[in-house]
Amino acid sequence: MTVTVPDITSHLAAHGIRPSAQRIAIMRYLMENRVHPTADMIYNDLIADNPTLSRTTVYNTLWLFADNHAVSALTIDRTNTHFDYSEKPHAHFLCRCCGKIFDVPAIISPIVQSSAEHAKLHVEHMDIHYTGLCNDCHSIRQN
Amino acid sequence: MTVTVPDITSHLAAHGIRPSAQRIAIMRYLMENRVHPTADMIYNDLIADNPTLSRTTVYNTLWLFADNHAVSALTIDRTNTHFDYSEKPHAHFLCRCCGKIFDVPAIISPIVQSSAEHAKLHVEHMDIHYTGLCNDCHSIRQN
DNA sequence: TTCTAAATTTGTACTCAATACAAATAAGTA
DNA sequence: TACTTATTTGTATTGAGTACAAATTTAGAA
Repeated sequence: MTVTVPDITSHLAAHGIRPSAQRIAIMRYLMENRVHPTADMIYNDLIADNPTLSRTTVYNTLWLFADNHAVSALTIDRTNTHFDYSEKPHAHFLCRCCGKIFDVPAIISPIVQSSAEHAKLHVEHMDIHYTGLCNDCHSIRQN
Repeated sequence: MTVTVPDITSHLAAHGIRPSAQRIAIMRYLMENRVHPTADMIYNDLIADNPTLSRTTVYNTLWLFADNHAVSALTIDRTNTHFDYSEKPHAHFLCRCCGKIFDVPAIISPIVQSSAEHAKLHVEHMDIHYTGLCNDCHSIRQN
């Protein structure tokens, strides 16, 4: 899947983020690789074509994106933050065996949200996380 | 809130965990302090009365509890794992300002779960995480 | 175009939650 | 008792993520 530079810069602009070579490269990576990568995965894949790229820039940029809601940061995995570019809201499934993260189409129930609002909590964001075994790992283990 | 030793040992036994002085102390802490503590908080509070307690024991014990579903491990906060003893399933709210975690009574919608099962994902556990501002932080910031 | 200030990136040093691991201790069993 | 297993401890280490100041790039004015 290929994304054009105008696609990227307009998405950045829509979230008030000015473009730069690094930001475009990182956002392109997120748009083209829907595998919920970590900062380190992104750094390691981009360093080949961007030899002066710094790890700090990758971290800074990802949090700039996340703070401006241009991507979302997933805390489903205890040891690494994963980043997710996606148009529609959805839930995530983490396989406890292989560690892969899968998207799950989600119809968010308003029941839970209203109970949070009832407790005077001002909800800005909601995440639904599943854990278990993906189909491949389940087949291997036969359990 | 005070919990008796038989309360603790029977809860451990119900999850196949043999009692020890350290395990009882840590489980007691979780039962009596429903503040979603981190391993470090537990260690720092228990070390006063248990001067030979080791950090490693706290980590090992908490994961022993979590692996046997005697408590649950929360990944809502990116930097620390929080632990939660609770009888009923519920969602969690993390305040992005003060960092406190609040319980939210949850009626889990079966709609989302079925979409995960449809994707042949074998769900074992589900978490609902909210982020936003708690009432106190919201009042201070007036936004 | 050139100058200047602001924004962005870079690299190094560092923090700190969490883990690995082997020695020490405690508990169960014959 | 002696022997075996389970548990705990302390030290050393890992590794994701951050702090920070220097270097570089960009934007806008003159």
